[in-house]
Amino acid sequence: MAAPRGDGLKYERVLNALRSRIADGTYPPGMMLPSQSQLVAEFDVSRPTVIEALRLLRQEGLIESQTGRGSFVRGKVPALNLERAYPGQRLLDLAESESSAELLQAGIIVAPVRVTTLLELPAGSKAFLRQYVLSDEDGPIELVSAWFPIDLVTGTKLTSPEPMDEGIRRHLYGRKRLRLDYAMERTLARSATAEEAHALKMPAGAPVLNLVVTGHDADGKALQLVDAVLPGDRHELRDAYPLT
Amino acid sequence: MAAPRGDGLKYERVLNALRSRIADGTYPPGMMLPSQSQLVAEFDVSRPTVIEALRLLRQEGLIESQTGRGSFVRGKVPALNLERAYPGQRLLDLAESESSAELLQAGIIVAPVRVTTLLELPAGSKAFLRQYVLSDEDGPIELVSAWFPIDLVTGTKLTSPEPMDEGIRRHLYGRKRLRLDYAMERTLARSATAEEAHALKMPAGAPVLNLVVTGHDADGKALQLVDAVLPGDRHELRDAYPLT
DNA sequence: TCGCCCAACCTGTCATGTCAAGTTGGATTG
DNA sequence: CAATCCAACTTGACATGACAGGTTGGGCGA
Repeated sequence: MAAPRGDGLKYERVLNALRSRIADGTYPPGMMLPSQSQLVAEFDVSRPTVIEALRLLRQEGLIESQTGRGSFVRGKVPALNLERAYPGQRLLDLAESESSAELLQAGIIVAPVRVTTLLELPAGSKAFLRQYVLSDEDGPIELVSAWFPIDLVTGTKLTSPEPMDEGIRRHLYGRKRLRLDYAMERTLARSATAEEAHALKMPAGAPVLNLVVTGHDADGKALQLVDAVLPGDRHELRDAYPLT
Repeated sequence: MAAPRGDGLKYERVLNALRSRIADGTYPPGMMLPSQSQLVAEFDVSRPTVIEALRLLRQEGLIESQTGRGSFVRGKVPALNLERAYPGQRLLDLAESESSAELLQAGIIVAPVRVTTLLELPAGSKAFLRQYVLSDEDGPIELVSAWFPIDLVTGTKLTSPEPMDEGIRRHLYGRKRLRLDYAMERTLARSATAEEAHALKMPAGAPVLNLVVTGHDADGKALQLVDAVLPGDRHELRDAYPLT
């Protein structure tokens, strides 16, 4: 069921109302929430609907519940601005036509050792490369190389020199019923190669962030590799998480 | 309702059976689970009971479900290669005496702009710095600078030139009842400064990964900043996560 | 005044049933 | 061969109802 955002679903309406009351101090820490029966009456919904809203509040750490006793607001409200970063997923999902991508090349060439290793291809073998530059108003900001085993791209639009109008991941699913399950990222700092420096209009040897991401299916097989080169002076990766 | 352990509740019986089948390979990664209707028939329970068991499997990351499509076993879970990285937490928790740390300096000095900005101190003000180098058998691998507002370290062992025998976070809680709630990380690539190059025994200007981490309390206040400089040719940050 | 009992409340679990919306694959048509 | 349609499947959401077990506080008796 495709739900509208926010309050589309009844349990979300209850959830958001309770969240707001906790956040604004209407329900201060330690206070018992209205009982499930009271919430049923107040929101004119069924008890399982209220139970689902309360379960999500517990999951968010905002309240705690105890059979026979009630639900209570917890002492500390987690910082709402915590957001983990998924730069690899962003690369795997990039839709070229929705970005500033300028395609540099698309074709089958002998892949570097790192690519064949990570894609579990024989050393020295060829792979399919789709390479482009992303830019902003100040110039090139990212050089992206997407690598695939050759058999994976036959019958897809990836072989075309036209910009992709949808994300690669979505395209691979639509044409080949291939599903990526997880991503593995590797981040390192090194000097730009001459070719990279040229493509990114930066001094040769300048430091770059290099993100190498592999997209894997549920069996662990690497289906796709994306290599992003980011000028060091124009990029900073951000991440945030609760401490345990 | 106080439930017996394990299989006392009906949804737990379903949950544990499905967990076992996933763990022993009966349901390998990528395989679609029996539908909810099929599980209802197999376990002779109601559909909401099956739904609860599946919800818990999703919460554990073992399966993924999609309306209209089915529930599927996820790739290699739990696996070491599917583990999110917390390099900032590692830095905030570093116990010097349990690592290869060689303390370079500990004292109050005028802090760089970036430090005062992130610690919300007046520009040009002093802060407490504790700086050391980590090494392996091949030489220095990491230069770590831990910065604190001065009032935060008074009355702690941080002011001592002796190695800390416990993590800084634990120490701050023990002495000052200060609790770090979350971390924010910033990762960038740049060239090593002359000082850093010297401390890390690397060529001046060589590329480095620079991790800047702030530890915040529950109110969002930055209590501590750790700046780690990692030679680019000796470090690669790893991360992995399910794709959504 | 204290201890016990019990009613009244609470949350958790489970069932049956219905409706909504998404996905898939086969059939059909152009 | 590609596009469209639709039946049959799937999961998600919501309702009503019932029962189990925990907690609490008031009333009563010793």
